Parts: sequence; C-alpha cells; structure tokens
Amino acid sequence: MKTARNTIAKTKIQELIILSPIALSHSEIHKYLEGLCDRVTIYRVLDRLLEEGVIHKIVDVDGVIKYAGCHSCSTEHSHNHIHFSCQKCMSVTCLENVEPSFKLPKNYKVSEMNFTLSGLCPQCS
Amino acid sequence: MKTARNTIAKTKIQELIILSPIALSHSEIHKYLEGLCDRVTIYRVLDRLLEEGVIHKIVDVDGVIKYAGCHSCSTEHSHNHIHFSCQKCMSVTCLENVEPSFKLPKNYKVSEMNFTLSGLCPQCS
DNA sequence: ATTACATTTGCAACATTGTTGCATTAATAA
DNA sequence: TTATTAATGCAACAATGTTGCAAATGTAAT
Ligand SMILES: [Mn+2]
Ligand SMILES: [Mn+2]
Ligand SMILES: [Zn+2]
Ligand SMILES: [Zn+2]
Repeated sequence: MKTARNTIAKTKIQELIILSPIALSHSEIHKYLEGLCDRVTIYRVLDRLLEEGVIHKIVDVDGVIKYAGCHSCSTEHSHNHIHFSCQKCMSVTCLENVEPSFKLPKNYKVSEMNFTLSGLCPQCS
Repeated sequence: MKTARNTIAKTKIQELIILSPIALSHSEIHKYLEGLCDRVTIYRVLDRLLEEGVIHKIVDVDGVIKYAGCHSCSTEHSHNHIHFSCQKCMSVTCLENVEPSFKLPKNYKVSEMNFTLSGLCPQCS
C-alpha cells in the first residue's frame, strides 16, 4: 500500500489553508510560502490534500481556482454551500450554512455544484 | 464617438455562439472557425460581444470560461439562472428558467452570481 | 467611386497557469 | 542504521490569456 508522508511542504500548506479565513489560490499560497518549496510541489500537495479530503476546491467567479479547508464535513464530505467572492477585497469565503434550493427539470442528475456569489462582503459594504 | 463595425470575424463568432445549443469556450470557437481569424481576434471579439450584451460568460466547474447567447434578456440584462455542465458529453447548458433561492447572512451585497451544477444531462443519463 | 479615418486585425512577444519525466532527496518502517 | 519508496526540485513543455504596433478593412463623407 501507499503510505502518505508528512513533509514540511505539506504540513505548511495544509496549515496555511486551514487557518486562513478565506480561500487561497495557488499563487497566493506560493507567495506566502516564500520559496519554501517549488511551484510544482504546491500543485502536487494540493492534489493530495484534496484526495485526503482535508481541503476543497472553489472556482471563483473569474475562473480562478481557490482552496479552503473542510470544517463541517467530518462525517460526510459535501460542499453544497455557497461561496462569496468580494469584489473589493477579493476574498472568497465559504458560507457553510447557506444552502440554495432550486427546482431542476426532469432527467438531470446532479453530482456536484459550484455556487459563487460576488459583490461586497460585510467588511467592505 | 466610437462606432462598432461588423467584421466577418465578429459576425461569424456571434452567429456560432447564438446558434449553439450549448455554451462554447474560446478554444472550441477557435476550432470551429478553422483559421478564419487569429486567436487574439477571438478574444477581442468576445470582449466586444460581452460589452454589447449579445453574449454572456459562464465559468464552468473546472474554471474554463464558456460563452452563451443571451436569449431572455432583451429588456434587462440579468443571468441569475443555473448552468448545467454534463460530465459525460462536457456540454454546458443555460437553464434559463431555473432560478435558485437562498438566504444570505446580513450585510452581504450581491451583484453577480455564478451557479453551475455538474452531473449528467438528459441525453446522457 | 474615391477618399479619409477610426476600428479591427494579425503577428510577435510576453506573462501566467498547469502538467510531465526523471534524477535526487528525505520520511518512515524494519 | 539501513532499506524502501513517497515526495521533491528542476527543466521542459503545453495551454491560456494579454499587449504593442503596423497593416488591413469597414464606414461615412466627398
Ligand atoms: Mn467552501
Ligand atoms: Mn446562461
Ligand atoms: Zn470584502
Ligand atoms: Zn451530456
């Protein structure tokens, strides 16, 4: 079997994302790490953290992919919540408690959803 | 004042998007046009069509940006509808009639939304 | 039809983002 | 401490998107 290893890069990246109040992009993580590891390593660590279910991926309104820690998915791993992207401070926040409702036409089978609102966050409005 | 011109490239791209039943990405449009114009021209034409309100932009679940014609926004220009991204045939469809409802915490001011579901479309399920 | 001119285009050059192969490094278990 | 193999660094590459500038082209006036 394949046994995961706790490397410095992985530990630091995980810590960074989990402790951050907002979702982070690859380039933001790269900046924060200040050369601790290679660009490519970050991509690979992010893939591993996603697989392990430690973090989840968010597609921002402009298509930029951001990563946020999983807080409320200890039992089951679902992220059917809304994300809010602030146009002023550029932060992306998980609104864990907000679940949208909608009525889909027949014969559509949903497996994932990505719902991002943009506008002004409480700090900026 | 700046007067828009109807060039061959613009006409063809607009036609392509409007007539398509699914949203198209830049690279898909590029393929369809078969060298009718440069890559860069497509980017610039898309920008113009967006500004003119002829098409709208959709961010797919994987962050790929797609373009779809505006059908039901003759009076006002809003796209608060759901988009469906099929994991099998990779099509992105506008579900113009499906509007999600949700209850946002106070002090969030929404100006735009991007709501994309992924799964299987009627044809593929 | 010809001219004038601003818009649009093509091309080159560049930046950013993401992926892959491979030799080297380093975490973990024996 | 040593053996094993996961993880990293680096180079090379592909895909996507942006910008500057000269050339081409659409449109309106003559
Ligand atoms: Mn989230
Ligand atoms: Mn749409
Ligand atoms: Zn803000
Ligand atoms: Zn399908």
